[in-house]
Amino acid sequence: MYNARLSELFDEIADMLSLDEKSDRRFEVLAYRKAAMTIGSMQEDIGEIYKKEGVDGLMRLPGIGKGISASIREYIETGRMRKYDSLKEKYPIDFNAITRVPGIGAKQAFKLYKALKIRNIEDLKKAIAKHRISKIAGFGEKSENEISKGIMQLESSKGRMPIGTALPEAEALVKRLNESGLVERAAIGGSTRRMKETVGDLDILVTSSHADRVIKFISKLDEVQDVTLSGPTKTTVWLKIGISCDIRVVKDKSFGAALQYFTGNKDHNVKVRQIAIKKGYKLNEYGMFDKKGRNVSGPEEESIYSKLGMDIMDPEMREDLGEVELSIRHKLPRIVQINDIKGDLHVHTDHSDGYNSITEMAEYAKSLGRQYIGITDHTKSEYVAHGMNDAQFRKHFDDIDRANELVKGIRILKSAEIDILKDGSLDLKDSTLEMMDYRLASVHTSLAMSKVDMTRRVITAIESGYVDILAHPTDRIINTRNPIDMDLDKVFQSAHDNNVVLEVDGHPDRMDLNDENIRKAKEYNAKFSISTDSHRTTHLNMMRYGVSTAKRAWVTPEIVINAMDVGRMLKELSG
DNA sequence: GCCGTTTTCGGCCCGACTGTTTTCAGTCG
Repeated sequence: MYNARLSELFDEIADMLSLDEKSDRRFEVLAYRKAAMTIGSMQEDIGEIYKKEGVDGLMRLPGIGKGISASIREYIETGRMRKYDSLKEKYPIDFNAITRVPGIGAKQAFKLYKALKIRNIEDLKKAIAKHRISKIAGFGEKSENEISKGIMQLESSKGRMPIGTALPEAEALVKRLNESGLVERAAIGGSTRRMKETVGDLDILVTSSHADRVIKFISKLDEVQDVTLSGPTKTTVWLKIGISCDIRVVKDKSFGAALQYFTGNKDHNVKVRQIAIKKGYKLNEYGMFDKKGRNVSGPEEESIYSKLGMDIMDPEMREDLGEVELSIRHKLPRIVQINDIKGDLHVHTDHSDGYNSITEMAEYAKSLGRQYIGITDHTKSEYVAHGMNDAQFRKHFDDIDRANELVKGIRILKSAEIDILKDGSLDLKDSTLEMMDYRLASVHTSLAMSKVDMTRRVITAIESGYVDILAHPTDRIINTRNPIDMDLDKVFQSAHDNNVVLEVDGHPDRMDLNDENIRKAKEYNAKFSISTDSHRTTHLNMMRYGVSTAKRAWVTPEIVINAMDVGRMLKELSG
């Protein structure tokens, strides 16, 4: 896997080029930054792309042209990159680590090196201990303190936070702001609003005519551990849960422009702003202004897009993956919405490792407007999860029959989360499998198999004729466990050939398939089941994470089986 | 260095905040 390393190399090249005093190379710097971003955020291995499609394949990636693709090729072929090596001779600094400290960029890092030979975080810490930073020209007492604090925060944070933790925290902050009586509107922006599976920080937008009081109010919130910076319209705070939060205050008439500005990723925003320029406008977070400086946008986000002749798209789509162009041509797809979801096909109960009973899960699902749920308790190989054997499942199905009698207005379906064993066989007898309305299967054990073996294992299960849904196909746990090594192209092809649906497990620890893999599966005409993998009633609310993940991959409702009525859904599964 | 409804040269988004300046560069998103 070359992505992480190459992304770091290009970021460092950008850092080092920005130090060139003889010529202005800021656009070159920008180009390397963009390439680093592209490669760093890809999940597909760039080495594989090069192996399959050569330099042409590399040049199809956004921000990668002739020069950078040649450097990638050189690095993959030889393990070295001359451009990087020669720059590094001049600047022997660990820019990647040092510039991660808030307030230190390439230039400050170079100053630290020139003055005190600081090359890495360890050197920096030693210099702070001896109070030597504040003596350097361009630094002072305050910056030394800030750097010291920044290093501590860096070391205590666990990197990007899963959306399942970040979103509820952001929602709680918005609620507090709304209850403060100081704001007109408060909204979540940034990657949290785009529902990225992990977020680096929180962005919150507030409209108020008392910005100063809002900023002060925020600094005193229980959730806030420390104020990083604070100006008249913007503040950054470090939250106790271990993530930074930017809060921006604008006037209410700027709400739409500001929300638009703080939602799209960088590339999306740059493109929209370029369109504005072409049409003779200037777009910023305060509004869209014509040549005479008049604000031509309304108070809502939609007015920005409509004024530019574009259709507004859901936040999940605003990542410059073609949505801008389609929006101009009024050809945006109608992607799946939470209200399209009619059932949940991955639900555990206290019959295996869940917390609530069948009827409790059904009642709760009904209260959320679901028309059906599938009970998918574990099978016997999952003994830590109290998996059931064939005899126990037969009794379990009687219990489901009784629950269907008890709870009216929702259909409870018989299923199981069947273990795919090491050889690809399933963990229950065929006769038991035939008693189910549908069958969900997944890999839980022996995760360290070779790619060839794992691919064969999963495909064997898919071809058994007894699998309807492949649950959390890659088996990864965010920030904890890597995806299993498996040839996804082959698995997706086999799933399509055998009418097996792929799950989008919306549990925020899993998000599996993720957005990028869903996009890939769509190329194989996959169908999807968006589910919660619930283990207690309240987990059934996590459907929004799965739906947003599907939205990020532009999934339309026609290919989501649980957006169908129960009859049509079951028919679809039986092929 | 990249890119193209401004197509192979000439642009490349835009603004806030901070610290140490002595009028603004550096950093960040």
